[in-house]
Amino acid sequence: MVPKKEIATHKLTIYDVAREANVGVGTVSRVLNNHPSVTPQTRQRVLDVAARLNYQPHTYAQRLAKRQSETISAIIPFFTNYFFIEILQGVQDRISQLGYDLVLYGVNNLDQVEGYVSRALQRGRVDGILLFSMKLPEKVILRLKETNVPVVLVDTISPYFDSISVANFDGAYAATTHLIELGRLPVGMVNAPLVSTPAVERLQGYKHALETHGVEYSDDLVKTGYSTKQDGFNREAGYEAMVDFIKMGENMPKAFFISSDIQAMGAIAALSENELRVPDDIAIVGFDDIELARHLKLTTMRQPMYQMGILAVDRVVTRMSNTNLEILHTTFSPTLIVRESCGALRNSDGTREPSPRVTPSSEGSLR
Amino acid sequence: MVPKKEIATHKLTIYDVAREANVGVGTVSRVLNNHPSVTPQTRQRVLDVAARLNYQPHTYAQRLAKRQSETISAIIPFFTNYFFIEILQGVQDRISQLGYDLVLYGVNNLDQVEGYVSRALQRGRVDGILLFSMKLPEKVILRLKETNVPVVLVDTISPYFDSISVANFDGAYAATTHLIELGRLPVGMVNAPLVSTPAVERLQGYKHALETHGVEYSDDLVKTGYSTKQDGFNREAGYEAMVDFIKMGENMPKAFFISSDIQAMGAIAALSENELRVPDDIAIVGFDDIELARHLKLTTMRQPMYQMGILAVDRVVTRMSNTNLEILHTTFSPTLIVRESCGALRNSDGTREPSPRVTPSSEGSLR
DNA sequence: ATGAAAGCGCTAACAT
DNA sequence: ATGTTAGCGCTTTCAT
Repeated sequence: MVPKKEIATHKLTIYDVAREANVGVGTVSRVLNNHPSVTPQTRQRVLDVAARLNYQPHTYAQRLAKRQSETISAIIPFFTNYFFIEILQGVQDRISQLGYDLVLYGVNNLDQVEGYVSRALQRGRVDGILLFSMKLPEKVILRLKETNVPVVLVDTISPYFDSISVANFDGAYAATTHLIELGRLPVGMVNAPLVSTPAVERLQGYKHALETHGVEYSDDLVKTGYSTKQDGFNREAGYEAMVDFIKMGENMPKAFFISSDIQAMGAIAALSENELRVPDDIAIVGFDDIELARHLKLTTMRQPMYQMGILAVDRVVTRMSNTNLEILHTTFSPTLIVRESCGALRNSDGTREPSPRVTPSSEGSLR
Repeated sequence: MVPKKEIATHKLTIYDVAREANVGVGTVSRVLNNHPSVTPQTRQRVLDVAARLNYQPHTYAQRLAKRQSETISAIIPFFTNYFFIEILQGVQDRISQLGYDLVLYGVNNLDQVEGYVSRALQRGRVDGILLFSMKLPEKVILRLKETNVPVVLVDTISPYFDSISVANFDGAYAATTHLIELGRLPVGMVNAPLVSTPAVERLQGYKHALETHGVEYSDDLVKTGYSTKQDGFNREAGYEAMVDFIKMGENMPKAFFISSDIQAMGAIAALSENELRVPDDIAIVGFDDIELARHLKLTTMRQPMYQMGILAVDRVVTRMSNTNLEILHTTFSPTLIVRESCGALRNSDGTREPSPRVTPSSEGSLR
């Protein structure tokens, strides 16, 4: 019998494969699902037939019968925030590696969250949910909780769910300390409004650094912009805050810890419009290490975004198989990446002034 | 009978609703699918019961029975390219509006494309595929073609599929013309290697502009970087190309059309490292209008990315219901956005030098 | 180890 | 207009 290669016609089911291989559908299913109790011979025969017929299981029939969706959905703020996009890469890569599907819900407006959560929660639709950095309405939390679908939070924290985040306090502390040790006093801070946890924690870390090093704190050392989108972590807000600082004239701080790279970008723009040079006149350390930071030669606290994405997926997958795990909060320590904006580098060939506590930069090591 | 609110327990099917409402499952299904032939009274009764029981249809059972997936997948280059991210926003928004699911496949490496295509092509998995800007191996094209799943290409073109793209030739022509009319001669071009269609077309547009305006062309007016990731549309490549130009010394062009904003960013960095000021010494016009362009005050050719995303979705959806449509190529005309890098603006308050053919900038009008 | 049969939860064709 | 029933294509007992 000449094994003729069939064209992948429309409806080719497990029954066709079974008939062609002279076995029952059960066996075919077992083979396809790597069930142990199939003899190597039949297994091979079935596999051959399946290949010859170019058989493909129907995704949704499988999902229905198995009662699991093999998909994870990510609900992520989408107002072009590079920070999330980089995490998303890790998420996507890992999800694919594991053979799951990623269904993406992009939130442009907080009102959308509830709708997306409802959708994700629809019977059987997803096996797990990744929720990025959003303060959830109580109502939503309740729904999430009662449905029992695994949820992991990224870049936020809540007592009810697993979370992956970064040690904001430590990061702010390290950044500020770096500036202090460089002798760039006084060091101010550009922060986001205290509506988000990261903003609060970073402020505390900043203050603690001042305290520890015997530097006096004063309220006009910290400013926030007015633009509130993205919780104030946006370029305009950074610009606005720096403009305010510049109005202080002589009394303006000589260095700044800025709570996100994107705000730092705005701040630097404000500085340069006022003929203030970075790092000559003003030293700056940012937070996040988005790709842009490299372009701007910005010294910053790196959040391992890609890794965070990977981990978030791993965690949600773990929770899928083990219900009733303890709630786990994973925290990454940000790393100080020294580039030019802080003035620690003597010159562009990379020579660095001696400076304790500085973790060496390691460009591009993540990917 | 007291209508007691049930907790959404695990398995609540259409049968439960039917029983509780004293109708058959068919009727329930009809109600849920807005089938006309149901009396308003029964409809209401069913709806009430469904609501009280907090019934949710099982996604995959529906998809299996209906034989359609209500999902669209997007296969998109994922090496942090802001251009695609902005299109993706349009895609995501529209897909959600239409009640579909977006499953995202991010390609970091061209080798992954085939795997993702196979996955998307799996029986029943998706109703349509959006393919972003990738030169597809012949083999992949064939598979896509024979399965008959609607495909639309974004930012590339192929005779076999619908596509959404931008008039590269026209854009390059307009950008170059703008520079010529500003009198910034000679005007050079930073291009990407001619492996991608956009690079080829933009070069042609550039040359045509020179020709039309009686400016002589010469090969050393156009350079390309060495970094090849993202087909050469990356920051490093822009930097490298500009470094090469700078080596020309006095003979270096006084203005550049640069084939993407991200390259322009690198080019500007190279310039500033060499004490060359933009736009005072060198005028620049980019291409794309990614969010960054605004930050850089870059004059550029805007591609309506968000709109392109919307349109791509609409097209693929249209094709789902109407098989055998003619293949359609939709082309957007890019718009010149005048900011500061071309030197056309006299001062920062927005006063503009008279300059024909300039479409007025309209920041942020898209969203 | 394998086949037969009973679901999985829904839709749609067919009666009435 | 509505109830009944036969699929949709697969997995998973339950026999053997």
